Amino acid sequence: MTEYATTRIQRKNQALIFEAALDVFSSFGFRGATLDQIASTAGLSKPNLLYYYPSKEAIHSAVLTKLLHTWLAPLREIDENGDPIEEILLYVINKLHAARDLPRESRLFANEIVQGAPRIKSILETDLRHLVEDKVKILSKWIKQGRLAKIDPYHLIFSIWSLTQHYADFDVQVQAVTGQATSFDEAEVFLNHLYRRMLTP
Amino acid sequence: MTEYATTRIQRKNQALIFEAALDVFSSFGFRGATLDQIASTAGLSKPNLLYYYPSKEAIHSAVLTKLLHTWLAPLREIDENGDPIEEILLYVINKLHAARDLPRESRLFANEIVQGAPRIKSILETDLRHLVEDKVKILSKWIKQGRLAKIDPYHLIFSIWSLTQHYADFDVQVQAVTGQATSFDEAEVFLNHLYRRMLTP
DNA sequence: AAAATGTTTGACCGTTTGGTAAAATTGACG
DNA sequence: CGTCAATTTTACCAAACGGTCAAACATTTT
Repeated sequence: MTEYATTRIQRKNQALIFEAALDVFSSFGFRGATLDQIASTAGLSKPNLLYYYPSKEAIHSAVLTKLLHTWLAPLREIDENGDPIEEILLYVINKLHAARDLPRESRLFANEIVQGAPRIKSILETDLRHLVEDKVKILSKWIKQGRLAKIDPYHLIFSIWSLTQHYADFDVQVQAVTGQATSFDEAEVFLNHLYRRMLTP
Repeated sequence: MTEYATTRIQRKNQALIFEAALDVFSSFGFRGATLDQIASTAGLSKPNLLYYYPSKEAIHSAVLTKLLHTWLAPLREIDENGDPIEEILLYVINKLHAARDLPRESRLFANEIVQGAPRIKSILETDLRHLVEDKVKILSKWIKQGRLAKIDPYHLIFSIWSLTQHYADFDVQVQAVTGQATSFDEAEVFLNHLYRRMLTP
């Protein structure tokens, strides 16, 4: 494996490993996942896995950092020049669809954060914090302009994370209680009602 | 250790083990926790731990089942004869205070559920489901009577779990983003606004 | 105080786990 | 085809893990 070139085989296997690692880490958390599990999910042998990544930590870290960007994309899209309530609702719906379509990603972060985020705390304190600060400024401006109800913008963002990711992270519980597959359509109607009511000045 | 009697020493050590197990399991999840960790947190040796409980599974199960009752208590208190919005808000605030005062319990369940609830799924599908069904009936009645906005009662309950437990389960993230210790007072103001707005018919 | 019961410990065991070394195999390319 | 680099496998290791056992120690009971 030379320093810069990536061969056809490397690309194929790195993609296999990435998928497998996402599967296993999101299901069992870092400590609950084993290299053997990831290897067999990827259809590789364990030493072959470690030919591509130096350690379990390295695989986890690679998956986590690569997905963080995707995961935060919807928040970035909140547009200062749009209509406040519609912008926020678009974000809510985007996040809800992400919970529906990317539940592994959601659970990957949930597992990490619920255990104190030992491996991404520093990113949360810098990148995520700055991004949120940016958006909080926009929200605060909208509130000051009287275009949004007077609420705490930080808690508004937390509420969106919490309400949407709940449907991915605690899906088993939702299904156990309702006795049915989670209805994201119902959830969408509910969240639409909730945020329109809450945010209207 | 005879079948029925519990000695002074047994009571003391079982309490120590319970506290230690709650600490360790809630921090690291089932697989992330080790018997050595629990033993040393409890100030006992590992074989001594296993003198009181036959296995790691048994300790985890004991803690989980003992706390489930406590954890669901606030939901039971929703009273058919009270004022709808005040009853729901009381539940919200009780749950928020539980997240503040019992974060270990919250994270214990979060860890379990995010990984598919392998050890309590059956309880969720029976006990929890029945309890929720009961309360959903009350909520539905209130809605039919026009005393509550027309919302999906299941999703209302999910939203309360999600919004309150978020402050315990994802506390590191909240602190990383705000740069401060989590303010449960701010959260209370926020949730109060949210639910009054949303629930008013 | 002796006997019986309850509690604790140190030494140990088999398995699983993350990771390594070196040989064997495969693929790229002139 | 032959050569060199890239890839894969086999066999292995040390540490960590859940758990056992019998002996030692403490406590209660008679």
